[in-house]
Parts: sequence; C-alpha cells; structure tokens
Amino acid sequence: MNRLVHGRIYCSGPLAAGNRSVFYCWGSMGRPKKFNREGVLDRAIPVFWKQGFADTTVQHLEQATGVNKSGLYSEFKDKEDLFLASLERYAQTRGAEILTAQPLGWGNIERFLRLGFGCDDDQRGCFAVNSMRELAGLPAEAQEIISSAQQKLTRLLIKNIEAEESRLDASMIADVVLTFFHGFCIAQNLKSGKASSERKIKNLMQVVRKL
Amino acid sequence: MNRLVHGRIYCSGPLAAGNRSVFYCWGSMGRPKKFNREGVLDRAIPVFWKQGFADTTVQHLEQATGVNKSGLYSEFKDKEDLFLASLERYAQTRGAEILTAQPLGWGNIERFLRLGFGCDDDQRGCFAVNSMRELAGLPAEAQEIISSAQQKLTRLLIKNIEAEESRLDASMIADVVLTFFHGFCIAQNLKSGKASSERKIKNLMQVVRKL
DNA sequence: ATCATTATGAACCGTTTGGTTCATGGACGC
DNA sequence: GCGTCCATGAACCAAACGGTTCATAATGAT
Repeated sequence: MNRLVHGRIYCSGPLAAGNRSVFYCWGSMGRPKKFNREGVLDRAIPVFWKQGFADTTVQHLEQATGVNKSGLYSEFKDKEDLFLASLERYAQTRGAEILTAQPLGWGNIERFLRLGFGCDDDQRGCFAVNSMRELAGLPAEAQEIISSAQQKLTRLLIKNIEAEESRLDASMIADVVLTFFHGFCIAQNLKSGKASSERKIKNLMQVVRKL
Repeated sequence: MNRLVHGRIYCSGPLAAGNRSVFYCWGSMGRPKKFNREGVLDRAIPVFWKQGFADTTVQHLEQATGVNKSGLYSEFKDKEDLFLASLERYAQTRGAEILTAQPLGWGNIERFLRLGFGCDDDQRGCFAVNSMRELAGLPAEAQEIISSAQQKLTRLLIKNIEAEESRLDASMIADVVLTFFHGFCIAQNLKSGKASSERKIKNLMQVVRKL
C-alpha cells in the first residue's frame, strides 16, 4: 500500500517482489535496511532445503538470515511467501549452466546427475525434489514453480541427448534420466555411503550410453 | 510396568508392540477396547502418507482412526511412536507379493513400478519414499525401517531380472530400476496427468528390456 | 447387585507456533 | 542540530500444538 503524506508518496508494507528495498524512490530518506531480499533468500534456502516448510519455524529463519521477524514480515507476506520466493530463486538459479556447457552430451548429463548429491550434509539432494513431498500442504504456485523448472531441464536434457547418437527417442531417454534424477535426489536424504551413490550414477550412465 | 495387586498381576501403561490388546492374559476383565492396534495403524497410514509427520496433528489422527487421544497414547508412546509403527507396518505389508509372483521377469517389475501410482488422490506415490524427505527430523529408526525394506526389494528385483536374459549385471539394473521407482513415486506428488506417468513407466520398461 | 478393573473422552496444561504492535534507534535533508 | 521518516527488535498475542489427568462408563467375575 502506498500512502500520501504531506504531499509525498511513501512505500509501506511489504515491497513487491521486483523492487529492491535498498533503493529509495520517493520521499525523504529513513533508516536504511541492513539486509536485501536476495541475501535473505540465499540464507533461507538452506533451512527450507534441510527441514522443509512445515518443520521450519520463523525462529530458525531469523537465526539463519540474521533478520528479525518484523524485518522478514516487512519483506514477505508470511512464512509461505518466503518459502515460495526461496523455492523460486533456487529453481531459477540451479542446473541450467551445467546442461548448456559445450560440448553437449553424456558428460553434461553425468555432471547434472551429480548435482543430486547436494551441497553438504545439511543440504542433501535437491531442494525442489524434496519440496515435492510437501506439495499437498502448499499453494498451487509451488507446483507451478517446480513444474516449469522441470520442463526447462527436460528441454536441455533432450538437447544433450540428441548431441549423442542413439537409436531411441531422445525425449524418452530424457524422461528416464530426469525420473532417475528425482529418485537419486530423494534417496540422498538417507545417509548411506557415498560409494553407493556413486555406483548409482555410474550404473545409470552405463545403461544410458548403451541405448 | 506390571504391578501386583491382591496377589494378581495387571498390565498398565502402553502394551508392548507384540501384544494384542484384545487379549486379557491376567487379572479380571475390565472394559474392552473399541479398537485394535493394527486397525489404528491401517487408518493412520493414509494420513501420514498424505501429510507427512510434521503436518499431521493428533487431531487428524483422532478423526481418522476414530480413537480418542487417551486411547492413542495408551497404545503408543507419542506421535513419533505411532508414526514409526505406521511406517513399519506399511513397509512390511507392501511390494513383496508382486515381485515373488510366478513367472519372475519384466512383467513383475512393471507391475511393481505401477505400485508407485499410489492408491488414490490422497495417497500418492509411496509412503516410504515420501518419508525419506523427513528423515532429518526423525529418529534413526525411521531410516532403518526404510533401508531394510529397500534391501529386501532389491533382492527381489535382482531375482526377477536374473530370470530374464541380459548382458548387464542384474544388480546394476536392479539399482537403476529402484532409483527410477523412487523418482517415479516422489514425482507422483505433483498432480500431472496420468498419461505422462504411464509414459514414464513405458519408457523405462522399453529401455530396460533392451539391455 | 456389587466389586474390581479397564477403556474412554472431555477438560486441562504448558509450550510453541505464526504473526502483530509499538516504542526506540538511526540515517538523511535541510 | 533539528525534524522527518523508516527500519528495528523486543514485547506481545491468540491459536494450535503435543501430551496428561481424571471422573465416568462399561465390562467380567463373584
């Protein structure tokens, strides 16, 4: 909501997603923020990634981001809004560079699969794949974010497969690879040896190269 | 805890997992229970399956099972205990029959994959696969239940693959199939058309038969 | 019919939850 | 330095949570 005071327009309430809160467009200056939207998201993502939406409290988010509740609620409508923004930023950020690297082919695909390892012990698998579990309790927007990211990945996978010679349809193989990726990611949540995860990838690559 | 009253031994507190509460072994009869352990679990499973552990409240469980809180807490230590018992019952119940049906082979494997569809709109995918997401917030026992069930499934998958002729190692193919199954299950949580799910299975079967 | 014994369900409890309010702090324009 | 305005953080709130207690209901044994 914008309000008119003394003939000047001021911003109040949560800013729209596109606006950088570090910029002051109208009115005289006030106390500057200590945080910016992207920084908060980048620090919130690991928390949601590890614990999911339901298990994450706003206290966790305060500690992880270093931003107080009132700050968070000035930038985001509620916990759900912050979650969706985090998920969207994650989905837009990850995956594409690897699958567009030259030369296209099985090498890119194997490197893509390795993304499924996650970052470290706290961020296992893939945030987007993990989030599929909770879709039942989240707004439809969550599914749309994930779906559109998957479609983008599928297109890139197909291009990489077409760069190799294969008797089978590229989109069919891409389908299998992506579903395998989902399985690889979700299974990363159980702490089994890294060796068995490596073997999984090796196995799929060996299978897929034979087609 | 057992206590001695008037020279007779009575059971009080939650009964051990193996004991059927419908049987009265010692002492004189009291008011009979209206529920039994397995019945509660079978009604709790769909709730946890759909909503996961964190999103399920004991109110939900009361409504779904028809058993009051005090009843639930007399049979189970706490919500976590009920969840683990549900997960264990689910894991022990499902999957094995399909993979032991004669004749062993690709037919069984395809039927196994189709288990990943789930039951209906509320029980999507697989309860055990869904639960992998929440392992970070659950006791180690949860992972053990899932892991041992997976090992059992892997053995059965291998036997079915060995029944077919294949140039590649059966355990390698089983690994790929199981990971694909995980991915298929978790992706069932997003409500995309059934057609695309069917295609996924067809695609994998076509790939795997070629090996 | 009475007693002993147990299951039941509603009331209750302390804690934690997501979310809001408001007095204070701090930066800028003048 | 003063006034204006906004970000900040702690206090605050109602609702919901997991879990417990206890008077009561319901059964079998005698």
